[in-house]
Amino acid sequence: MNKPNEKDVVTQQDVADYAGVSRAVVSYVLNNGPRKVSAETRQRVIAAIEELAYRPNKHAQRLKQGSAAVQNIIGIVTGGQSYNILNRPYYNLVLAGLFDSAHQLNQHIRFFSFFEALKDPVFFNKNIHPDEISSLILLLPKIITETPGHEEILDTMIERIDNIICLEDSIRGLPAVIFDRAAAAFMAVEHLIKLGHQQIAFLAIDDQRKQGYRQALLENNLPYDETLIRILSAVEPAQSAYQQTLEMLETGKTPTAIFTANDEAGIAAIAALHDRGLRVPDDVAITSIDDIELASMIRPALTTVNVPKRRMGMYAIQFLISQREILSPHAASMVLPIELIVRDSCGARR
Amino acid sequence: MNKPNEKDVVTQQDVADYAGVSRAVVSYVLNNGPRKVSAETRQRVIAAIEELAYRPNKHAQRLKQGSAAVQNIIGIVTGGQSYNILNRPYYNLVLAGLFDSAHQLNQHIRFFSFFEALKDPVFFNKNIHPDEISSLILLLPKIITETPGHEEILDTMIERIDNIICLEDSIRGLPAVIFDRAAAAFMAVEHLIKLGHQQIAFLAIDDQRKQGYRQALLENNLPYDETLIRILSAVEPAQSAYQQTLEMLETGKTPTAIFTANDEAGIAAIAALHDRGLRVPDDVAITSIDDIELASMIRPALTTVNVPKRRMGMYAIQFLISQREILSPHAASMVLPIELIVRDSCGARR
DNA sequence: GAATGTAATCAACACATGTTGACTACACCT
DNA sequence: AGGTGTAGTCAACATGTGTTGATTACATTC
Repeated sequence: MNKPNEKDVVTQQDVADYAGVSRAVVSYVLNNGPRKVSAETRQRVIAAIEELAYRPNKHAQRLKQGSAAVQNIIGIVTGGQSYNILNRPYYNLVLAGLFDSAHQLNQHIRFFSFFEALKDPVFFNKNIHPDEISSLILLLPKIITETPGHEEILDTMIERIDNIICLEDSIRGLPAVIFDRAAAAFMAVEHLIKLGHQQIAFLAIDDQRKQGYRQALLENNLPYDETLIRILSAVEPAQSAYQQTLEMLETGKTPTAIFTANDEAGIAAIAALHDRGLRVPDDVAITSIDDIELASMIRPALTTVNVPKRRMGMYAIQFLISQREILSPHAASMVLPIELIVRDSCGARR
Repeated sequence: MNKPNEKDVVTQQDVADYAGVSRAVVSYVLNNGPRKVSAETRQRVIAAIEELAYRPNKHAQRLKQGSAAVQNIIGIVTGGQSYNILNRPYYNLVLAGLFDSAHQLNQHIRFFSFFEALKDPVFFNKNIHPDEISSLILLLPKIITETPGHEEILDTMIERIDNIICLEDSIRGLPAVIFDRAAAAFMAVEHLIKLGHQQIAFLAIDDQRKQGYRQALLENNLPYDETLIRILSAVEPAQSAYQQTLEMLETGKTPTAIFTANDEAGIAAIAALHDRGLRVPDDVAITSIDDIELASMIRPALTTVNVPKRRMGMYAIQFLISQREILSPHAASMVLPIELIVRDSCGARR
């Protein structure tokens, strides 16, 4: 019945000694064990646990438990440093959704950089593994996933982790939580067309939005003019949109409207137009996609297609959890609804 | 020398059997063990490891290793759901810095919601613990840390985790990575004063910026007028800044300049002024703090005090790592340099 | 009163690993 | 040839836990 003074770690044995019982009994009490314990003894054991501030050794438990695999750690693979997209306002809200949903479902999130995994195979093999993470969210733009030399690492990830989902384009047919980029682009462009615009430039990032842009034009009997399209940097959309807009204006061929791939580009385009003395929407109309928080706060307020960013993050987590037990290799992707938000930059309110 | 067919988990024993040696030798090879192994035997063991795809059991290793404590998981405590600040553009970049630096130093990040810890003591006791995390970053605004009823949980955190740092205001004298908010406010306000403004309103969030605002006025022999100050919501600075600006204008007492606590509020204030027919900077000048990415993209471009957001995140991680071995309970805080960025919203360029 | 059953407890095993005392075989030196 | 040292290997122990076969004590039944 002696309290061992200043032992660094308290074990079940210590508790057993203190309570004057065998170690097994302590284990029974802790786990509502396979054997019964008399109420009196149980009380004594609990008191001893309290008194000694006993805390089960996590590793010993899991060792005994069998399987070293963890059950509640979700890995997120993003571009990392050289290609960091986490600081984009868009992913911003996606992340907030991921965090909140993970908290709620008692899941933990761990971040991985795709490029670091690529550079350091030892790290990759040790960490992107069922022993370390139970699920994986791939937050990788196509420009990364489709680069030659990047395929093998992706294959390995997919082979190793069963519970996996994409938050950008679907990779290798994996399920994804996405919105229809082509449809979003279609909505934004068609809106401009309905307002009478015929010369609609496009600051593009990806092919899908390009598809939507093209389809909207063709369905409305407008020509698809490649010279009106300019490609943006995905890493710095604002800076490159600003530059591209200036260059476009310098050609002298000023469009009556510009559709930009995201709000950051839209805001930058407005700035460029403003700096050249052109008014939005009077001289040039603007629409875009995303509906980031500041879209409604700039002047003119941005007409844009709202994407449920936060919900995308939340669904991604929920999707993973729900799919953990079920073995359906071809689970369907989840396409979230989008909505055109008409504000001032398109000129519809005039 | 038989390859056991279809065993679920491969152990050192399996490798030893396969290679025709004892298990100890396998352990020696894996850890460059305390005993030497002949080159030939080593080769055979390595081949067996490869062949059987052996992977050490993490939990057994750590159990043997002693101490259940982890060494490379950094917990970040934020407000969470009802008080989520992770989706603010400011914290956005701080986070990016945290991630990048953590990756580089082979550390992992785990997020905790302060309110969830508050609600669920069982979860709190199990997870905010040296067995689960090695370090802690407190990303909690004063409004949370100073709320009655929140003290105990903070005390427990601080008591349990040795390696701890604040990324907002310092709590209980803990080291913090911060910038001088008062100094930043002072710079922004003094700039307006030097441009001749005498009626400078203030959309405020915290006391420190208020201090800087007050000091700038007093040092320049201007009256400190409480009626020019309005308090913003820290959760939705843009929306509340927009509202407060409109209300301010409705009183008829229009200031010649407004200093806003952060860029989001600044952008919203410009919007409100614009919507009431006032021009920035001609009718009302604006300065603020943060220098978020879009600050330079709106028109007029925002004059603001740049805060090294990304570096704050990076330093926080580096600070933790460097302090891990050293037992200095009163480590100094780290105050990062700030810089006034003059653009168009203040009118200095006219 | 003897046999049977049951509740409560304990000693011992198993989990996969890292380390140490002991043992063997062989090279080297005198 | 005999003694000494060492490289290489193995059996055995230890880590802290969950579980099971065995044991004890006691109540119940015939």
